[in-house]
Amino acid sequence: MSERDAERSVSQTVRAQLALRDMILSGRLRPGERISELQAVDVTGVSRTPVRLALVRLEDEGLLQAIPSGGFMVKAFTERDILDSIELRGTLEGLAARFAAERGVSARSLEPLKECLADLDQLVRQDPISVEAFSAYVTMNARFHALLNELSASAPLIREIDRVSALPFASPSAFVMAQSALPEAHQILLIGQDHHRVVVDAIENREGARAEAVMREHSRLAARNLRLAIRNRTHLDLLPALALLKSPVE
Amino acid sequence: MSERDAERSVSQTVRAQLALRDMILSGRLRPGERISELQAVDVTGVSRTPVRLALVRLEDEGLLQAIPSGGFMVKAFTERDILDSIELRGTLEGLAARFAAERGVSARSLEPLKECLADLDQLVRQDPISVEAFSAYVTMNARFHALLNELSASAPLIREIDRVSALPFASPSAFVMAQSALPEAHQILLIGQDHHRVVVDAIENREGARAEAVMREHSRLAARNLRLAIRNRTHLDLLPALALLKSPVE
DNA sequence: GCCTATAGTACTGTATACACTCTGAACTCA
DNA sequence: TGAGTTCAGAGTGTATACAGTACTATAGGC
Repeated sequence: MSERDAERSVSQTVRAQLALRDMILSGRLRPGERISELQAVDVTGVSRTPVRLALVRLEDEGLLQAIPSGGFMVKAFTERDILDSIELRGTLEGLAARFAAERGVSARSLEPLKECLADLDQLVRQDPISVEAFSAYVTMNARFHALLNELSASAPLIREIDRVSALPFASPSAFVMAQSALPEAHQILLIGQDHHRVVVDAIENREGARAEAVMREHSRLAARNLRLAIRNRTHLDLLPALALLKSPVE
Repeated sequence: MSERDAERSVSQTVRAQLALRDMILSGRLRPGERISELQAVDVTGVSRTPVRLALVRLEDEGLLQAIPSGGFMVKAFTERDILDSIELRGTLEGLAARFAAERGVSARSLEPLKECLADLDQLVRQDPISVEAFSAYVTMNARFHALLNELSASAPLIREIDRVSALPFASPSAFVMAQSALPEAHQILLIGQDHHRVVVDAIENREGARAEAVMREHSRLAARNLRLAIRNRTHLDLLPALALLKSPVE
């Protein structure tokens, strides 16, 4: 499919949504700033109808906030909001792991997860870890978490996890790239990978409480990375999510 | 404000949303059935633009499902989906209670909760409990849960709890009315009220794990009520949420 | 000098028209 | 008889025009 076909096949609504999301995350639209529909029309080049739908979608994605008198503004988050969102994701992923462990999963459905685990092992084994390896880790890590959540076999739960993870600072890989600049990088990656290994083991042995606890703890690595990155002021440009902070750190 | 003014002050979008939601929950639109925009225009009496917005809102409320080729259909739920949604709500409310307990709340902010607790006590003390008392209990119970969640002081968490509770079968009061027809009614109510008492006590004493555990268990009363109501086939008309079940129980 | 009222402007809410796509059925050809 | 193709219909995606409302700035009065 050519690029022009691809452009044509995507609806105007989606195009507007992507453009606006990008503007928000890149910080071109500041937290608290109102987004006028006409302004959005100018920026995206599509008409008001799809722009409106895009704004509604971004609202329930959590990036925008409805103004009582009408219209939308860019949502502002506190550091606490971000940490809570991470804890929230950890809690939900913990529930997913517990469901998988308690209800039991077939050896067959555990296979892709174990393969993913092995791939991650290979990446983590490098020392020092190249930037490309970090990038590959982000992809693989997302895959691991997705597979894990699916093992819960619970559509409502998966739906909520996806929703929470859609926030740019709450996804499992949100701070991995920022972490790449830290001296503790390798160690943190090894710990995270051990969590992965433990949760698979717990699910296999139907240890629900253990599976849940380790996934909760796993998410707290992200919180730790966030704090380290902010404190060290390292590679803040790798963290577009921080553009949403009420009082910017830079 | 007169009724006509009230009708005028509500936007067409909201009116369409209410009308469509009512049709879904009352079972006039069956699970899996496609909702055409023009059909919705006929039913609601508003034009396509607000109808579309209403459909999008109902989709992310979880009542509708997008069809890949365009448009929406009524979502179908399994009994497992419903039970998982209840467990999900319990987990989130548990997290809220833990946050409140660990972070500490002022005696002042605990007051409204204790008043609510006392009001509920008075309702539960009756034996037998009148239908009016059951109805009052539903209102008071919703208030108690709302106050409790607010104590977490976590906007992202409250947002998700509200979202999950918006599903008609996942709200804290979803099955209370159905329960009113059961012989075990009074006993279940007493147990639930004891949970309320325990969680307040746990928060006051900053016992995070205890607060979390009791709220999780609390939600399982709803699951128990659901199973009882379905098994006994009692007052299924009081449970509009069951219209969303894939294979209806009646 | 400050507060209030009014007019203008900008923006959202809604309706509708048009274009394109997808689906289903009927007809034709092998 | 079956499969493929074409045509009709319905339905969604998009653009735009119009109406109503909220905000702002300016001018006048206290």
